[in-house]
Amino acid sequence: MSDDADLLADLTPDQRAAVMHGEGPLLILAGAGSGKTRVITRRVAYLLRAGVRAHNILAITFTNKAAGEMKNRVEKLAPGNRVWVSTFHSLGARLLRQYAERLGFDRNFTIYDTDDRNKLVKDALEAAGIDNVKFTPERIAGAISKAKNQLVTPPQYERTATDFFQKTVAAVYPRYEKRLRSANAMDFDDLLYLPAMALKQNEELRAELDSRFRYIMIDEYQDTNSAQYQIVKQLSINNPNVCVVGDPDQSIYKWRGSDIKIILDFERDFPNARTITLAQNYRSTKSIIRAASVLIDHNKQRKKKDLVTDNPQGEPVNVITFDNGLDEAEGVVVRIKEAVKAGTFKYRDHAIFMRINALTRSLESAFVKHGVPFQIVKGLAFFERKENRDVLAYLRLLTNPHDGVSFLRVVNAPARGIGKVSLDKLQSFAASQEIGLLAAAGQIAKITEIKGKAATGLRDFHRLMTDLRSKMDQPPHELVRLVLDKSGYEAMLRDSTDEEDADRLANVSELVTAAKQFWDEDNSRTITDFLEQITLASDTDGWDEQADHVSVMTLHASKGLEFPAVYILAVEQGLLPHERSLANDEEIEEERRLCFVGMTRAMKELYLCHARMREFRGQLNYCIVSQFIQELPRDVRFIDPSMARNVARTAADEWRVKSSAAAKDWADTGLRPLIPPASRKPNPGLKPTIPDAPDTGLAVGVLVQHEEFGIGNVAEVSGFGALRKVRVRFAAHGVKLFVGDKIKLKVIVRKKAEE
DNA sequence: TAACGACGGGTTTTT
DNA sequence: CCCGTCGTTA
Repeated sequence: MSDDADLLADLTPDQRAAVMHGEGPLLILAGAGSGKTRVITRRVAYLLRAGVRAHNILAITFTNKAAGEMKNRVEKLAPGNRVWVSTFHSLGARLLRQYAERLGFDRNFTIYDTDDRNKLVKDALEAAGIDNVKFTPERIAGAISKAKNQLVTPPQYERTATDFFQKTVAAVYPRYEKRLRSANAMDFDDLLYLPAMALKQNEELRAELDSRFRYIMIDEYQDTNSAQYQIVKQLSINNPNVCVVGDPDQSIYKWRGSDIKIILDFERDFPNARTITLAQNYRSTKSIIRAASVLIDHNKQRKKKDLVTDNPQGEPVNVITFDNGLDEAEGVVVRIKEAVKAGTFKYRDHAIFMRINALTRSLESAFVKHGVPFQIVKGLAFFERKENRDVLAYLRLLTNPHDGVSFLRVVNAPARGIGKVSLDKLQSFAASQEIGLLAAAGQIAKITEIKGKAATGLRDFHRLMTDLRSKMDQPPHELVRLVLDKSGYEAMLRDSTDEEDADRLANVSELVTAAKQFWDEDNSRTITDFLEQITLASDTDGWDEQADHVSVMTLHASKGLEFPAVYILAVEQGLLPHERSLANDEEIEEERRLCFVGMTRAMKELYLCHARMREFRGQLNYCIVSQFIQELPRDVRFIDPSMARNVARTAADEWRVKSSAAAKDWADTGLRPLIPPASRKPNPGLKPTIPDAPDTGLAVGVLVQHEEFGIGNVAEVSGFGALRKVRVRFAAHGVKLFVGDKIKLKVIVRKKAEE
């Protein structure tokens, strides 16, 4: 045991118990900042040193980046051991490829992202002649995704579908699946759904993998969904050595199908489970822990849990009020710059979080203006660019000739004289022959309806792809080069007079570099691996934590990270909590957890910012401070850098007073005294005009129509703008509550003119 | 078939 | 405000 001293010496008794736990299920309830990553890593190393073969250990992390880090740490603690560490999705992809023959799949399948998926649903919708319905492909795709995450098959879905929307989905779901299979493609959900189904239905395979993965470790278990849970469960029947780590207070992916009940039910699901709670926080100051704890305690659906720390008290948590969104961006950047100048922190010690990506724009210009280095953590953005997606589509079509979505994307890029009409004809030919689009293009001579330029174009395209396919043994970056060159895509960009095309050219060249780097890291990796990594990459995967810059990201992306100083922007009602969650208590609680996650990333300093006005969608809106700020303990420090020039404040207060009772509640924030409107001087220089409540025609007794729920009777109306609440009684769906100013209710019978 | 203009519509969070 | 989609025209 003494040679394990380095693994155990610096751990607390609870952590040590978790690391040394032998066989049997183990639940680690790990509060924020309680060192859970360290515990998992040490546990893996401990098992290895105890003689467990690396081959028998599986560790699941939430992002690929986290997986890579864990691999490195394990390698340091127990050199020479190659433990399988990956995300659920990567695991699924790997299993599906590895067991492709046994499961009846082609191992070269393409992984479709959300965009591709939506296109395919749209196709299926049109082919089925259901395109006259007003449900968007996105919405239907979302419903299918949800079904798959709960392991609901198309027939099962059809059996339980009741309303019109569900019946529509039930009609599309099997057709969509058929299209996916014939394109030899998997969507994100398939990577969980198919392995889960295979494990349930194929006992031989299940037993084989169960004994192979004798020890399983899962991080962020509070955010697993049913499909993921089934995978874990099936792999832990003969060898129930499953160790899950999570924190119910940090569950923030319910909207994506994750189910907090899975972690809460762990002890019941896995008999004889041991539970270890890690409540000691090693990350943050007492002030930060207190503020976060008081906030999260407002959640009703919660097992009370105290987070404690021996760290110093630290500075109070700050709430900063800005005049507007631009001031906020500017103010935060300047503060960071000053902290660096004063030597308190480096740039890389700072992070800025926000609820929605759209808020990064104003920050970007503030950073540039003040010469402050920053990185917006959104790794996918580069590969999401049109030009890069085009080039990647060529590569996907090369690895998988059945991939129809990719075919349609590139067949006429650059232009080859192939228009929609010809493609429609090609598609019906392909369907009648039950072959892929590329194969159909190869038989262009047989399709008499297509002639002239289009026929030549398709023939050329097919030749191009055949030619490129013969070069598939080249390393990934060479193949990208060849695609750029032979397809004429690069030439098209080079010869263009459009300035933007110069950028695009640079981007596709950058793609070659990315492929080269990928191959240099490990030159056994193929183009398929490259494409898979890109599709399954998470936002944080591209984040460079070494470089000295301020990190900017969404609250969701901040999970699992920590920074000495954290700023959370736009802590305003409607943004955090987001307006889409306002109608539902459960969703508000998830928003509160999201806020909690953001706050607990901070080690030393925490700033919650909000503005009085914010430009959104080209329009200036007044904002109301978030209820979460109201819920903080009273010893937080309020900062108002704009007290001197009160233009916005006056206008905002006036607006609040003028608007409804609900808004007035929010106006009385206690952050500063409200000046009675009468005692104020008129302010002629004021830019934004104070809006009157728009007449929506919504009033008690009015008949309205909703696209999903049908016709209903308005029972109650209150509030204004984003805070408006409308309660409607529907004939078929009972009473529904709508919140916000984007309610999809059409007034069909107005109230009789006022007498 | 391609290029151009008008239009409407939509923006939470992500593997 | 920006995007993509749709419809018209050359």
